[in-house]
Amino acid sequence: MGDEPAGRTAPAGMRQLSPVDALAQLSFVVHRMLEQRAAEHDLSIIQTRLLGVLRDRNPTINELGGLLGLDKSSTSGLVERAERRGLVAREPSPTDGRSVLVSLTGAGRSLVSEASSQFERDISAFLAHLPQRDRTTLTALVTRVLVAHAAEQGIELFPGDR
Amino acid sequence: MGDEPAGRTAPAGMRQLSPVDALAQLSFVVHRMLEQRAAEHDLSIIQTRLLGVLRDRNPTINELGGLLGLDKSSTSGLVERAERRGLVAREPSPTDGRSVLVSLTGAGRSLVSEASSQFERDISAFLAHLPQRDRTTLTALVTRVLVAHAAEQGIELFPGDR
DNA sequence: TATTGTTATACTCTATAACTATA
DNA sequence: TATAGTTATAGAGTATAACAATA
Repeated sequence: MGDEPAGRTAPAGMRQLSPVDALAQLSFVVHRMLEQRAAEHDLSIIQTRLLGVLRDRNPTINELGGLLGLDKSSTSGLVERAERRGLVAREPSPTDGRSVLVSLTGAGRSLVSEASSQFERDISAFLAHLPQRDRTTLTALVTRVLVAHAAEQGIELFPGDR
Repeated sequence: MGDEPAGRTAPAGMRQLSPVDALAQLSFVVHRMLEQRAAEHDLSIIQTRLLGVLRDRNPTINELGGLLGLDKSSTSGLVERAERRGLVAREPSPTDGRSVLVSLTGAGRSLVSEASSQFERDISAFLAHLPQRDRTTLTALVTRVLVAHAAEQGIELFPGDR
């Protein structure tokens, strides 16, 4: 994971990261931004993802586990801790007596909205280091590689497409 | 965090992610690759980072905590669990009777080498979705934004520069 | 006195297994 | 019987605070 000679698009004298290092570093930087913003609201990454997922859904514990990639027991505990903080609510499913529906409370919705808008500002500020033209190019290239990767994995990158 | 109209660099008909979504998604994908490769070797992300940091250093517990962003007590426990698995070794510092030097064992070095070369192959395969020319452009743009961000934070992106 | 590291304690997060209630 | 959810248990990972040993 070392350095490499300067490439076409870099200003004279600037060193280049290897493609692997560039993506790995970028991933860490973005992940750390999210982590720090979440921490300011006393949220972990997984709690933030929980609230995020609930913004446009009222899933059962089981569905939530699927969305977050967690076992049902882990999901149960996660929801329990969020409920104790007043961020989410549980209610029995009207159609299946075994199921529980999870939803955001007003407090949970406020918290996730604030955290995510701050995170968006962080990313915008980070990208503001590039001129508009390069930013557009970067976004387009990243979109292309993500679309190709999602297609390979059989995942819908743009929900709502048929 | 929605979609946006297609941009300059996208093929006709392809939808665009917003810049924020593009970076966030990219970060998740890369992070998940690292997590899964690490898990195949029964390593967590933090254990993997520990081994990675030790590849070219024999730091004290304190220095290690600084490098990993952990409290000394957390670092002590992390090293203890890695030592129990035979991946790292502790030895008293010859120059300071209070300090402990941490180093990779042969087993630890093998493990981190294998995991990181697999991770590098994952990233390469991921980037292979783009033609060489675009890959170079992407890497250069990411390097530029990381360099600018690191400079702003007062961090050395290229260790060894003076 | 200050610093280094460990330990005690507490909490989050995770999984497996056993259990209850419902289908 | 099968499924949904909770609970008991175990372990990693984290921090704060108290401690021992060394500087």
